[in-house]
Amino acid sequence: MPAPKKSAAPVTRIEKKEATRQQLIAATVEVIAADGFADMTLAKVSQRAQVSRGLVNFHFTSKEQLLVETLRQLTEEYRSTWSKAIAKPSRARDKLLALLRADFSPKVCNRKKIAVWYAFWGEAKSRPTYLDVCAKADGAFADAVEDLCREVAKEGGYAVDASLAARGLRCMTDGLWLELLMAPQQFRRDVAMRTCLQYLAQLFPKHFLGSEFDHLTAQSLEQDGADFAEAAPGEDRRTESVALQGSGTSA
Amino acid sequence: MPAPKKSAAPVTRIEKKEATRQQLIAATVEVIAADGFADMTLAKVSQRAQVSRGLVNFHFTSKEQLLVETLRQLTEEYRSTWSKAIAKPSRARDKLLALLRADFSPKVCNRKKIAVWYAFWGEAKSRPTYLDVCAKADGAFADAVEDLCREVAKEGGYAVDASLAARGLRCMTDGLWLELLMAPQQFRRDVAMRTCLQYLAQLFPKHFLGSEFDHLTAQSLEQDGADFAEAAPGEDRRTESVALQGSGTSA
DNA sequence: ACACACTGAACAAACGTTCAGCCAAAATTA
DNA sequence: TAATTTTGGCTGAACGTTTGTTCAGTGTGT
Repeated sequence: MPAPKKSAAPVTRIEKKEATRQQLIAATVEVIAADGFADMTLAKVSQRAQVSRGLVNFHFTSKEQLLVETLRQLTEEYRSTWSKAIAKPSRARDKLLALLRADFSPKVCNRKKIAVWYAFWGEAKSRPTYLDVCAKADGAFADAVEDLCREVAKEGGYAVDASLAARGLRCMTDGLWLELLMAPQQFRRDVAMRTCLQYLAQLFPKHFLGSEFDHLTAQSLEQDGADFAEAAPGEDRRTESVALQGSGTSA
Repeated sequence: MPAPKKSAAPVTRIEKKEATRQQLIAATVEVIAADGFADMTLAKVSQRAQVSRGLVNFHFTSKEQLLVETLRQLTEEYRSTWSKAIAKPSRARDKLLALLRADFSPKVCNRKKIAVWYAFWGEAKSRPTYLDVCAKADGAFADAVEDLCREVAKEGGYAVDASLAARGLRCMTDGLWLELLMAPQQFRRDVAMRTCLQYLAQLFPKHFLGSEFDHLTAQSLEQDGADFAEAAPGEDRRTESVALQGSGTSA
């Protein structure tokens, strides 16, 4: 019986090369999160990736290029997460819910990755390349949210400015990310979710008010999300607060 | 006639010392906004402040200390801006409006300063000192917003979770700042204001829906805010979009 | 005459980048 | 298949530059 192709164990030379490349990008994220953008050095990256110092300039032509590729990977991961999330449900309302759930899922919304996001955003003004990379992704995301808001508004006959509503929702999630970054000990995933839901419930009461949200809107305090503030050792945590799982058919 | 004491022209040695200190902090903000956190060097700061290289280590013991003092100054400026803004009006509703107007005023909400904010936030995870400085300021601000929301809710008998509502509003403004940073050409001050107002209008309709907001809620497109996206040469722009001036007694 | 904000040359450390050499994997030949 | 050559990912020492920091000296306000 031949050994099954494990993605973790590259065989060919091209696979190995791509694996090291990814390793370097992962190490870059790690270093920026740990030491900040200013103290991120190629020495630290190569050390954390367990490769020689000169390898970074072999895979990427320069430090700047490594950073650009890291940002590109970050945006791509985010894009694929939300686009997969809204692909499953059929109703616009459920897509919006899935979008929020994805936005606060530990895979994307953990303190390590958010620190890296903010580091890049802080540098974006002085490095237009970062702006370009983000602009395209942000534009697609904004359009998706707006389309969903428009559809829900149309469905329920709400007199709501979809553009304004979508902008509000997007900004709210960005701000909640900041809260996880700056006040991790008091951040709770379900509170973040509830903050967005109360907004949606006011915009589209028929769609976002109901018994299925009782456990989010009524339930006041139940410490279960604080431990998500820090990224787990190794990789991100996959488990999620029970309050966020499923589509809400518990009651 | 003796020359009047101009704050810009220090006379005594102690005043001069404080003036150069402020000059260095201002130059630091300038450099971070222009070159980013990673490329901010003491050589650039001293050059922009038109002083010798070694002076930074004379006024501040180290580069790190200069950065901490710069962040402290930034938070203090922000704190004084919003606390002054809510001091004038008597009604909680008007305080909330003034708070928003202050939050989007060009003095505080311009791309240069916001870039610096995000640069610091991006570094906050790796430098706990930054977290401490921000935490106190953020806490006071959060309390103020929550108190105002609670008062309005009580006044109007709304069944609104003040904590949740306040958190939503704060996150929304933070997200809108990010929009100015990342998509400056399409950012408009009045749209930002309107985004928050529609949120407040849904939470507290009796307080934030009326003829006085018509020019904000109805008026669709009128390009007048895009030029605020970039900070003006010299210092910040003081002029404001007409849509944001006054308390809204136009109609 | 003293105090002290300020200068600018000098220093060691750390940075990004380069490159000649190495060796296992792939391609070629026998 | 076995032996040989070629390829290319990778190493790590070395280089020149830039960094934050120090400090003896300067000149002006007190």
